[in-house]
Amino acid sequence: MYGYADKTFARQPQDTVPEYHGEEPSFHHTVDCVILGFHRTELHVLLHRFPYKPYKGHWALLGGFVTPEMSLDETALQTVQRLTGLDNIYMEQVYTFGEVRRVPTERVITTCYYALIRVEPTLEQLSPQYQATWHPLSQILNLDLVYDHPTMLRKAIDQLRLRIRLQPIGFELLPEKFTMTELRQLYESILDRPLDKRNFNKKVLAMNLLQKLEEKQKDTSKRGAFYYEFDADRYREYLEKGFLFEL
Amino acid sequence: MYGYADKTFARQPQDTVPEYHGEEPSFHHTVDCVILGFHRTELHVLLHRFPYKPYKGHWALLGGFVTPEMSLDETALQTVQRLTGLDNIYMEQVYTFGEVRRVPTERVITTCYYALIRVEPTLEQLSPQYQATWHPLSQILNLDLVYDHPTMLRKAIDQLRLRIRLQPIGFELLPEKFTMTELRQLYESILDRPLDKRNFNKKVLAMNLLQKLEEKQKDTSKRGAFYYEFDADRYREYLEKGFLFEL
DNA sequence: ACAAAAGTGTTTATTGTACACCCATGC
DNA sequence: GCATGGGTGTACAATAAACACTTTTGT
Repeated sequence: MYGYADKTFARQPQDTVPEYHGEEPSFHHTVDCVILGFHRTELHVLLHRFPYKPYKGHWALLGGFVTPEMSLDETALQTVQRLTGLDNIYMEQVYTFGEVRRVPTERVITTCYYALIRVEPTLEQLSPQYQATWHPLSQILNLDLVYDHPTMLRKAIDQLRLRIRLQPIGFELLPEKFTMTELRQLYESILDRPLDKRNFNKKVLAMNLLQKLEEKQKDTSKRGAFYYEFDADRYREYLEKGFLFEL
Repeated sequence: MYGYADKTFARQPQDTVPEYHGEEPSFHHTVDCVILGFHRTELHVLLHRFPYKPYKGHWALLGGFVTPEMSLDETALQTVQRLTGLDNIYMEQVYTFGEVRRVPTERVITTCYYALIRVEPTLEQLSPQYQATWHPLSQILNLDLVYDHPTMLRKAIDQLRLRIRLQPIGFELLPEKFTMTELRQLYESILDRPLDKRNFNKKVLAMNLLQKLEEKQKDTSKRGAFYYEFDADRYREYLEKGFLFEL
């Protein structure tokens, strides 16, 4: 029934070593990245046109093969770097997809990551060879993504939704200086529900992790809105004292 | 620097298909299982004696190789089944470990799962070939586990700690009939902090998901404690109405 | 002068937390 | 009759939620 079912590496104790697994089957392993950016009140995903039949031209997450000298994390980072040119990307592993026929043409095991990046500085610098463009999250369902990429995307967003409430990772999606309105809209977009302006500001500012700047943003209103900065050092201090970020 | 860095499957559009990845490197992939059981007020992990040098005799999580005809989930299930003889095991994927040198002797990518099982019915039935025994979670740190198994264990517990508060999975660790004291001790053990008896009962019972039975448990006290059952059907009903389990 | 977004506090409802005594029973 | 764990309610504190008007300034 299961050809290899009994070949657990724990099964038959023996003393011979190394390379004792040379006979075991092996698999192609790829990393697919849900690259997320926040643009004009909405969360966007960076997708590219899949270049291979039978899905040529369909939208897909960007991925890359794992190689012998790279870890999964490194592979993920490099995949995003190759496309965006960015260094210092915040990434997190989401899940590993290992169904036998998830890619019809062959067996591939794929680990999904999400990346949080700032859209603006990269908008014009995307490596043109990928034909990659940003898509608002709300319109992804119409796109007919490749393979199980819809499932990956869903899982990534679900995980982000949990994480963003307990860790200050939302700031990875905003420019260094941001307004309270931008921050709130970011959370509204990810949590997919409206948040009360006053309650939100109260809660965020009470954590005492934002530095209010003198400078005002004047793009979106005549009056202008104060910029704030996230104080990562202070966050680390607080962490050691047992502080818990929570929104 | 990176030998295969440019071989993203998204990189060079081309029309030839299938088997277009035949040239890519491939990897052994294993699944390691954090098998958890609740026994006498404490959470326990099922470990076995690692049979290979240079870690022969050390304690380790039980694992198994992925094979071409099995998904990751199936591999995990079967690994636990082989040891415990149990069917219908609740398992959940935790994380995939892909560091290049995490296993010194060769490159292996390993996906970690946790399994929640009921200890009692299996205590005497464990397949003897594995030399597996239960270890209280509180004493694991002294054991010098193999490879990165301590990291896996930590991640599994962390994930369980989050999940158990938002999903009714704790019941997988208890017999069908259990007392409120057992349930509370289970949560105390997993969350690693004492919980107020009255507040806990109030909150649990308010969800209206437990069926109180006539029968009493008389093992641990002279007075006896009422048994309860988790009502999975009612939980599914409530779920559809947007109900959220939370403890 | 008006349109458009920014800023600002108070009240109420909900939820969490702390806490102590009597009960039933087997020995 | 006493030791052991089971069962039960209330008061207070903390947190979350609801809610509307004034300010600034560019046009």
